[in-house]
Amino acid sequence: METGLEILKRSGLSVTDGRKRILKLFLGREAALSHADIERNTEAAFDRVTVYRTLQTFLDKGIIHQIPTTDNSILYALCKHKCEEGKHHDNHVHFICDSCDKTTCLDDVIVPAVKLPKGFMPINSAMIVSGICTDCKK
Amino acid sequence: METGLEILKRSGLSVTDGRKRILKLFLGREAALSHADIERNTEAAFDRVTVYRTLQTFLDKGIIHQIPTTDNSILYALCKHKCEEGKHHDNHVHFICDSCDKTTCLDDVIVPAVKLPKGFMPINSAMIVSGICTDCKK
DNA sequence: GTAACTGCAAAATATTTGCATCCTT
DNA sequence: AAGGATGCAAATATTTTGCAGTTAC
Repeated sequence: METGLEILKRSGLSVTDGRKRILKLFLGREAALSHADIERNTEAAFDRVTVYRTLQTFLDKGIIHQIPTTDNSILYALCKHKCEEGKHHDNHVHFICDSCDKTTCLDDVIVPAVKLPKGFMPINSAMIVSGICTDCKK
Repeated sequence: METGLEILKRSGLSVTDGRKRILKLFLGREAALSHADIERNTEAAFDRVTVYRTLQTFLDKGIIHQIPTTDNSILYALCKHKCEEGKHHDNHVHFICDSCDKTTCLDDVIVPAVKLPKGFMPINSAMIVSGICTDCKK
């Protein structure tokens, strides 16, 4: 498994304490994180602004991707397959648990192709499934 | 085609000028609307607060549904098939045009089922396809 | 007439920007 | 040493809430 340090290096980013800590959060968790999750992280609270800027940098470098949700929030998750800058390959399904609210990247479930009406040319697809996750089903 | 008046009546809502105007916007447009689209509507600007409250009411009554997008915004679109309160049947694919930014409900394209890993129980699915729409392809 | 809806003001939240300071390389 | 990253303050933008006045039924 790639470490935070390795991710920063291969992305050509300076290795700073904050970035390492935020990556550690992502690496140590199955579920996707919200801005708030990161801001009030256990070790020491991050400055709001730093979180905004760090997430933006990670997005730009293809380290993380955004997951759209129907409620105002946006979630972030690591790109498992290396993404080029700007171009994401996060064509996997995301699962949101209605019970515990955790969002999981189902990296092995790829978004199926659909047949669109005449005239629509697809480029990217995203799929979000909600329901009950493994942990909550027990 | 159902009129705004009819929609309000069957939903048990008071028929007010603002609600009729907002419904008219939805009915007269193929694409989904953002909060901002509605706020600065052509006839006369709505009060911000009224838009928030009206959209919330429509959501509660199952008149409209939200469409998640990867950029911070949320879009709203009419539910074509009658939705019960709280329970939406908007299981169709949404299409976002990368060129003109319009979001269209592909009402006839239903979200395909996917096989999830053991333990995950799906309840709802959403799918967003981005690319080039009919209008922009010309 | 009563309950529901709206608009205004203001509070609470969230996001962005500028700049001085500190840390990486 | 130089450029990038961070923290603080403050400017913007977004969303929510309270309340008084208005409108629908």
